[in-house]
Amino acid sequence: IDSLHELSWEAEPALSLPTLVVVEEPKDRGMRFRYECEGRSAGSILGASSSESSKTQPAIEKVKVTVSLVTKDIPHRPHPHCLVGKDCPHSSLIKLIHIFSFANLGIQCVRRKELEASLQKRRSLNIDPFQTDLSRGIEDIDMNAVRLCFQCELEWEDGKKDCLKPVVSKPIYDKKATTTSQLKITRLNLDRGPCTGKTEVYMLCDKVQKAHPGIVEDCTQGSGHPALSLFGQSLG
DNA sequence: GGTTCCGTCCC
DNA sequence: GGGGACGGAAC
Repeated sequence: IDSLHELSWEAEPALSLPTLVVVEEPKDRGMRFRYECEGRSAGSILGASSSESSKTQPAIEKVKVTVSLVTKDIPHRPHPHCLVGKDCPHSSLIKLIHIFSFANLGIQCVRRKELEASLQKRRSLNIDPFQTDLSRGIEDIDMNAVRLCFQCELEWEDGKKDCLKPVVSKPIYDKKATTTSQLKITRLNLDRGPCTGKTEVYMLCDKVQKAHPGIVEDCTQGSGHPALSLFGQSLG
């Protein structure tokens, strides 16, 4: 991830431990989750405010950080999909002391048949940031959305260790899935018309979600009522 | 039996 | 590395 996740060293009064703060969220859309069978890297998740000219990196100091995927909804359970990248031998990434960046991470989705096995593997790595029940079913896990979860272990001068509370990013959605992808206008015959109405506007869209009627509100009339009703058509 | 989704292939 | 195509599975 080319996003900046930084440690805040302001101590919590009771614990006198630093807290983890996500200062740059991952870009939530625009990346397609990739299957392992595609035999390629899964790309690099950009930071939400990343631009062509400036790419940010996570900044971490004197800590051991584990990054893994968890479910979008609370409680954040381990997600069967895997984090992949150069530094990711497993479905999660463990960074040791003095490593600063989390570049080139992608999300590799797991086949339906292999979901259980994937979670079993995560269990064997002992990664369950929020101590949820790993044996629970996978029926209610959204396969088109994940969050990054950052865990941090501090090692003090005297060798003692402390675990910080894990933090999660905002959700990251699969670009390929119709349910989570952004509505895309593929054709539009007009982009304006008189406020007296009666102008027919045709709009063809890709990635139309079933759950949404595809209504665009015309704010110029101030009523808040939909002024245009558009029929979406999936071109797929 | 039609439609949507999944997993894979390939440009 | 982004994204379309497509066959078969699932709904």
